[in-house]
Amino acid sequence: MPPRQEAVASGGPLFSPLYLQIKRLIITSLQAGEWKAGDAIPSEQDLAGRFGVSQGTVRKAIDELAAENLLVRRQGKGTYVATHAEQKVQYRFLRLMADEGPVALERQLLDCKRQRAPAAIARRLQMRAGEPMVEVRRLLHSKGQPVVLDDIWLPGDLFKGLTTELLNQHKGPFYELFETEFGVHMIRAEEKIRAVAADAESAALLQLPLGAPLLSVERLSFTYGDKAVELRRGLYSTDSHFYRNVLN
Amino acid sequence: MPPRQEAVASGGPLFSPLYLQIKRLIITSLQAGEWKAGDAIPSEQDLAGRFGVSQGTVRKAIDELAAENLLVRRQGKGTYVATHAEQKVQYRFLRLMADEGPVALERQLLDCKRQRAPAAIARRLQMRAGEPMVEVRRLLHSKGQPVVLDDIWLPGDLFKGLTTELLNQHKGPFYELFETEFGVHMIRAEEKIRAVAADAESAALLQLPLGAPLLSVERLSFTYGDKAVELRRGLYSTDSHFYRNVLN
DNA sequence: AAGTGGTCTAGACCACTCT
DNA sequence: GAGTGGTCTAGACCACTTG
Repeated sequence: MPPRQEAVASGGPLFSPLYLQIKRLIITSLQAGEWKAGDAIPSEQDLAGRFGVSQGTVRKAIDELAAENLLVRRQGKGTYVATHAEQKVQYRFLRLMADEGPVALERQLLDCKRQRAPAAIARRLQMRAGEPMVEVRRLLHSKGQPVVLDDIWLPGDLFKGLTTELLNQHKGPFYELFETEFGVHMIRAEEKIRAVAADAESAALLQLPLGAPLLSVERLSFTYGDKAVELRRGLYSTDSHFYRNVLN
Repeated sequence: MPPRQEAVASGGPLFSPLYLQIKRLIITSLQAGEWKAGDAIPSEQDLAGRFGVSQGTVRKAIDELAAENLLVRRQGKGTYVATHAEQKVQYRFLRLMADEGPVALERQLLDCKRQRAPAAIARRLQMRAGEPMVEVRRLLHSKGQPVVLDDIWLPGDLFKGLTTELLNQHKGPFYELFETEFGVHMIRAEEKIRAVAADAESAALLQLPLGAPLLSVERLSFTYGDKAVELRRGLYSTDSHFYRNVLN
């Protein structure tokens, strides 16, 4: 006897299948931190019992969450909360490729300071101008050559203890640190890509001539519930690297 | 009594579930042109009967094909072969967005001529240098301003009757024409994106100063069976437009 | 051997489209 | 009302991992 469709307020969605409701409940648990990044969630049988539905229904919910990269299935072991910390998928959101050979990037932190939110930045993050933020600037090097200049803006209230020291002593990707230290999980992002000419500062840092063409990659990252929590602008030198995209 | 796993040659895949075998069979039918772009394929029940499996197994095969945009499901109506001709998804592979308002593009054909394949182009398309090809050049305009300069290379043997007249009298996207006139169906593409400086010719055509930064989008398009059938290099002016990408 | 995810089936019923 | 895809169930068995 499965839970049946409840009456809905007029104007709302007319029909929501059970598995989507289960999916919602799982996302809510993820959002609440009931299972942390890298943890195994309960087995499909357990969840089916907890929610009072069949295993097949839980399975379909998890299928969608796995397709969206919120969960990772491992046959014979269990289902795990996706993380940016795994060796296999480091830099999950970075689409940069090298013309030859693999990309091995070293990080160089330039700056990390607390700032008041400029209006343009605040708007994209659904914040008010003047609210406290953290701005991080850094370089990524490949084989000793600077390739990416990043300018990262984060809401100050979510990243209270973020300091230069913390960033420097951490080895993996920023997004791993954000998960472990601040419980902020980046699950989705949108990028706007343009070609721009290098200004004096960018040119100097990337060791390119003034006016050299650069890829400008503006990334807005979201956590659970479609909440924007990071605005990042990267300038990519594309002499020996490129941005790779796959279309279906 | 479902068909069971057959013995496999050593070194081959050790296990291929039924639904993947069904998926293969459906792709084969698509490739053979048994169902044309826009057509409905047989119902799940029909296919289940034809292949001697349950509806659920056919369903899972179709699920994957729909996720890969090879098929489109329409509840209550049937399952259809995806096409580039539909109004709703015109320019399926074009990630260009306008800063404000929707993108409405007009096409201007510059050139269409038969050429021998240059070595660099031939290699990407798994052809030999000197083989016959068609080169098409065109501009896309938005509100009267040139925005995209495309240089398109196609294998000559697949596009025998492709002429300037045919391209000019056709109204929709090129990929629609390729489907209806040549039976070539683009199902997937890979793009390499760089920032470059406009050379004299590009600058003139896009009405920009010499050396203006442009987005260089090199697209390799594939048809069924991972066969590369188009190499396209687009130069995008990103003053009032941008390339949009979504990361999961 | 036990536990997990993965496959497959058969059947019932629901939501949607068209006639 | 007939036909299609969409949901849900219950049960059996397979593939994989770990103790």
